[in-house]
Amino acid sequence: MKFSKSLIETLREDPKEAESKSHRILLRGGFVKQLASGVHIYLPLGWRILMRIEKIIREELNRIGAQEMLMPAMCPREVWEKSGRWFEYGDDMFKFKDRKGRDYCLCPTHEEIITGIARKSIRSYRDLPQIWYQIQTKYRDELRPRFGVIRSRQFIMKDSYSLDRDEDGLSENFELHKQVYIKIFRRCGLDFEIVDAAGGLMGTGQSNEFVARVDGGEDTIVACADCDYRANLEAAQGIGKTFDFEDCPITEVHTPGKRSVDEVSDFLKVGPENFVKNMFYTAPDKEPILILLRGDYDINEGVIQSRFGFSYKPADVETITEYFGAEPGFIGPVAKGDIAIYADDLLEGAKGMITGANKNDYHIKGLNLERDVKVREYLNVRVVKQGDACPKCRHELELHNALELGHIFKLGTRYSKPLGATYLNEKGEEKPIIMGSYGIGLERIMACVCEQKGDEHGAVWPISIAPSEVYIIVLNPLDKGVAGVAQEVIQVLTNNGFSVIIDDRDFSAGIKFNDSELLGIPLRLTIGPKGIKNDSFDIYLRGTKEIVRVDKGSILMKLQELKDILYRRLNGR
RNA sequence: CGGGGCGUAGCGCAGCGGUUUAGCGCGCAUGGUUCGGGACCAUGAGGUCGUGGGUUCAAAUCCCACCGCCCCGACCA
Repeated sequence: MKFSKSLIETLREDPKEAESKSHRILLRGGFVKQLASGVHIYLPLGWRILMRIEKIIREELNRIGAQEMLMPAMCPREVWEKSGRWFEYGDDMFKFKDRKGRDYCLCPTHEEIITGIARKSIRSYRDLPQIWYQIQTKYRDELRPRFGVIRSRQFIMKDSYSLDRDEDGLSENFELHKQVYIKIFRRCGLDFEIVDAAGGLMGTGQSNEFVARVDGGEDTIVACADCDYRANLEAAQGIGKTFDFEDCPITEVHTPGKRSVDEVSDFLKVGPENFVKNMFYTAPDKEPILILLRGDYDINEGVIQSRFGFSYKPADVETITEYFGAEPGFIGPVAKGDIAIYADDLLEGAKGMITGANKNDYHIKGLNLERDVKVREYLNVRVVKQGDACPKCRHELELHNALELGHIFKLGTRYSKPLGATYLNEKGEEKPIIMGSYGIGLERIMACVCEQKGDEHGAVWPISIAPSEVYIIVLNPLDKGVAGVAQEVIQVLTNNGFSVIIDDRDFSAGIKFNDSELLGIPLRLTIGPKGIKNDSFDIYLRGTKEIVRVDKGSILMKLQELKDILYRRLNGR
């Protein structure tokens, strides 16, 4: 591939919209271009990377007998209504009408469609197990796309689905996918780890996330400083400290205009751990619930939604005022036994607490949960914070920024039951198919490599996914002698299976060297008058910045050797 | 949706207390000199100043509305 004839556009300056490292590298190297917020064009070089990632994924999945197929990106509403996700997904789903006025969506994922196929095609236990997958574009109308391709509204995902007759089969397929994912990410040259995760909208069974610790991530993971406990923030369980405040009768305190825990805590000179926060959630057609949480913690809405339902949202000001006779900031649980009250388990047995008085501009002191509040149930609804103790070993937990690369879920019967995907077992009984779903974001692999391997000069692609293996700089390409040698060497390399980018542009050397760094091709060969004269050619390794000198006759052998070494480095980790 | 920032040539930016040819650097085109880490000279092409409305003799510049993009937050398989 000749640079001079290709759609490769490197940018000399950082595009102003790019803040994160991966975004900057991908834009500057001309790998991607932004069309709209969260919508990207994959230019030839970026697309080559994605195609190579696809190939690795295919190879590994085919190896475990997964069958590739392609499902449509658009889907009628009814399919999504049966699972309840037409509403659960809400505005995150792109929805539109066809000319007849029928509702459609652009699929954010494909559990419903897969389950529909299973329903029609799987009859007997003899048809199971199955693994089906596709590599296809997904659409999600994210509230805030960011970090370039990392959180975008249209992205390419490999999604696979396992169908089994029982939990054991599911566990096997789940484990199989875990192993396959490890291989895939290793082959792509990534450093990653596996953490416990919350299923969220997908379902509530076991789920694991594959994450990479990078600054430009949108995920937070919790890791124990001492043992192997790893979880993402939504799933993490931490052990919080408990405090023993003095038990005393309830008294009112005047707290004019002080609503938030911070404000009241400042005003009364009492730490936030002495407060009980009141979070009121409502859902259409369901009873409202009041969640009590200690003042020094945040609520984990994922728990609310998975425990009580996705339709639960924080109540608005009017609703709160109506139920409590006070404005948000002053509401409290006392004498509110008619409302369903749930409390975070850190509050069990808490006394001497401060909370709202259900009277504007007043709080109460001396709240004793056991004595004063009808708590229906204590549960862990708080988000872990730095310094909480590890649930496994009690050492300190740390929070890290991370990027989610893949996610594997045990769905169980979450979709097969509502959509009626069943099979007949040996006894002729009708049973729901036990399902799993497994996703990988392709662009995220590409972006993550930039985050982890890229440097101040640009991208550093692992040889396995690089848009090309060798970058050939031809210096003084209009010189007949140079052009001749270049032609000869290129011929030899391409005949021997190398993919090369030939920088044949009639530019000064610096531009070409700098572009070669920016594009991050793992091996670089320089062909110029000097090298030809001395029969000494430079081969440069982008990753390690080593330079190897060889004579013309050894170029092919040396490059083959270096290529092997680079592949071995990738696999031998 | 809340807070902040930005929209002027392909890219990065200046001009913005009103004045008629809207600039600079890079890139692009042509010719020439160069040629192992972002060369030089000359000539040239390229602009609905985000959109709409208003104020004014006169608007990139002042006012209003809208749109788009980025960042922080809320949210997020």
